[in-house]
Amino acid sequence: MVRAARSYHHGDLRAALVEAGLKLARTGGIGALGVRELTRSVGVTPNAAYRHFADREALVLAIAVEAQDRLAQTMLDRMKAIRADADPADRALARLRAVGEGYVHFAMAEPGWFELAILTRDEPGDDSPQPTIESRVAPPYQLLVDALDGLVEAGVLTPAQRPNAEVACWSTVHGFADLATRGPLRAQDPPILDALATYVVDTIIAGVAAPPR
Amino acid sequence: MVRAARSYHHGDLRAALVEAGLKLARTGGIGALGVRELTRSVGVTPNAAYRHFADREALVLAIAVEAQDRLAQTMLDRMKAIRADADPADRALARLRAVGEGYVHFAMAEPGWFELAILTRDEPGDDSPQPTIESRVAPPYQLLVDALDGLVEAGVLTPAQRPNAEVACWSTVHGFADLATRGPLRAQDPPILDALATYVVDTIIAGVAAPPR
DNA sequence: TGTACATCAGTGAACGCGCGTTCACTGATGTAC
DNA sequence: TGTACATCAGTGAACGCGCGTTCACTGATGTAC
Repeated sequence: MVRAARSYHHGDLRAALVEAGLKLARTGGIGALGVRELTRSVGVTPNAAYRHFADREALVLAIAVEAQDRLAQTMLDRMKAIRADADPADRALARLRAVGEGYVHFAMAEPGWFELAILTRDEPGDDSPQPTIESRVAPPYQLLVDALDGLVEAGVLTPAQRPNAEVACWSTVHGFADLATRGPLRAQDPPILDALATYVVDTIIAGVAAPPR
Repeated sequence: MVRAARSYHHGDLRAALVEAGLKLARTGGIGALGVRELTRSVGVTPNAAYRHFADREALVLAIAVEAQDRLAQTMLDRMKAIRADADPADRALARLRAVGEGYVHFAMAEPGWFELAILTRDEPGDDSPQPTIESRVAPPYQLLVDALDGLVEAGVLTPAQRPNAEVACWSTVHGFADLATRGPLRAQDPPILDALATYVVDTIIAGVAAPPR
């Protein structure tokens, strides 16, 4: 890699651009991911990027996939703290909480990456109902689905309560994340936001598990 | 106004710009509100706008205030359909539902205006905790607060359940609105979205009213 | 093992674009006497 | 009622900017014989 760094050829420009993109997006969000800014930060001519990506959108998307994986990893990390000897219902609930709080805390800790992670492609002809970037199922979404399925298995949720539960949960954490990072709550102190995050996640879980009216 | 339309002086350019802004934003969102595009659509030179607004931000903000009022009006319209002879608890619940469903339906029916209505000023030195545009309390937010207070009055919520309830409700409807308009749900059919909207609003209300754990 | 050559990954310069904003100006309006 | 003049609300032209993208190119790499 030492050789690559010096040589006329970069070595792995594609990976370097993605890496630089994560660094830039961390501070400046998607807006910081210009072709020129990106290539500049890698020390390469703007058009060199077009060797590896069709256009700016493709480049941003590649970086977004990375950010999305980090969001999922944050959720998984939170799950590791769950005690294996707790009873199944509590563990299933803890996993769902890990997903929700992971989402919200990732957004607050890394708003730039979060903006990327929730990027949705804006094609006019997009008819896929799945939450996708480049037509993959988003790992964070998959974790949410799994956690909810786990709640049914553990008997916390009846099968009748299961349908659409992901939409309710996702809406709540997503909305809170947006309010807390870009919206009116963004000026609040972190400790207050943490407390609100916990409350909000608990509240939607209570709603999903509430007896049907 | 006929005279004004013909004359060198416009008549009321400020109002005309705001009106044109609503029209443009309805289709194109905030992105459609360029100084040039706006003045072009009114038939005036770009710099004429600077007679009435300090800069582009001030112009966009003036239009955003209008959009925000329309959102509040949508909520109020929904409240009008509530039967006055229902029992107080049901009426209070119906008012909260009107706020939540009004928010979500406004977003889906007028995504461009919605984008404006939820605009938050990005000043570095902003330390106001209130949801504001130009430091006014947003009317839609006020309606939410009032509806929740009404639930306590009607005995549906205990005073202990009241604090932070607006954050939970707001997060949920806001998140759903974002998923449904700009996010992965945006490709879904309207009837499905309507059903989901109802479910989601009912779920967060159930969560807020759930017995403490 | 050495050389010729095709392929690949970069360079350098330029393109057209539309943006927000500023300048010095001029035509229209309305008010004081 | 008529006129002089200050004020106001527009015009026209231009500014600098940074963007994504394309062009023809050249230096480096690696493979076939």
